[in-house]
Amino acid sequence: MPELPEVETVRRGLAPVMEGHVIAHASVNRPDLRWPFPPRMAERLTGRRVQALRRRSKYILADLDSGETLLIHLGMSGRMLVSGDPLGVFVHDHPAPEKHDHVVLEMETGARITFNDPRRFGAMDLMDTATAEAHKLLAALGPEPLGNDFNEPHLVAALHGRNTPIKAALLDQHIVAGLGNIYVCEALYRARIHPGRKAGRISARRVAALVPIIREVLADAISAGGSSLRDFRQADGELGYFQHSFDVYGREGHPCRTPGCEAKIRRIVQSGRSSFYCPSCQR
DNA sequence: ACGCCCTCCTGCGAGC
DNA sequence: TGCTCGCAGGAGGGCG
Repeated sequence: MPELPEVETVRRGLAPVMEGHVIAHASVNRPDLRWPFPPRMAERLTGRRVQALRRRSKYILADLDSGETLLIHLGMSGRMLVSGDPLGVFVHDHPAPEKHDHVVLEMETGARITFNDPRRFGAMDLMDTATAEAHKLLAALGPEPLGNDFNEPHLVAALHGRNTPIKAALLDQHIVAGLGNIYVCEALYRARIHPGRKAGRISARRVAALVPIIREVLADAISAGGSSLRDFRQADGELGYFQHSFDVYGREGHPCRTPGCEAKIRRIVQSGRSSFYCPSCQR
């Protein structure tokens, strides 16, 4: 579920309780999520110090002092709950275990990190840190949308000749890594591009304009996530989702927010996913 | 290589 | 109140 901004928000929420700290005990409550967990995962995590918490696309990567890296993917419904942290970042008591609490990390500090994922589309894996980029799930990913490798020439070249709708092209993680259904809808609205338009038939000028728009949409969402992190500290410590107001996503039938536009937001289904757009602003 | 479709799984809200 | 239905933010895999 969570797209890049939510995953980055989760990473930032986990960093103070994980980075530099030792996992005193790991509990793994089932053999798999989307895929089987790696062999002896609990043993390979227990006693390890987390040296750094990174993000690649929608994946969180925890580098351990054993030379291994823990990959965490939240899938559609994965959440992290941080509780009992004596550092005072999160001040919540440990909650009672809930259904779908699949992996629990008890930190030496007393903090507890619980991975809860009802739909089990999430994943965890362990790999050698030195060759992490070669991991099956990471190797083919396109550039980070907030990084320097995501630029106008790259996007123009990646979309050139593509017969697929721009909506599907931007969801393709080989082209740009980290966008999901919500932020593609939002970016196309800001760029005034109809989601059904063929990717290869958009002028280079309009494609180039998409690059800074995608960056802005994500950056705005990350700052909104940052404010919601502060709310988590006062609320319940749950990481993974945050309240954010969207211009088109989930607003079918509501008025377009473009000043002077009288149209209502529409929903269509493209390759099985909902697309929201303004029929007047987006062409 | 590309484009399209299906699939995994549970939960929730709308509508009857 | 209780059902059934449709839908959900991801992404790998198989097909033509």
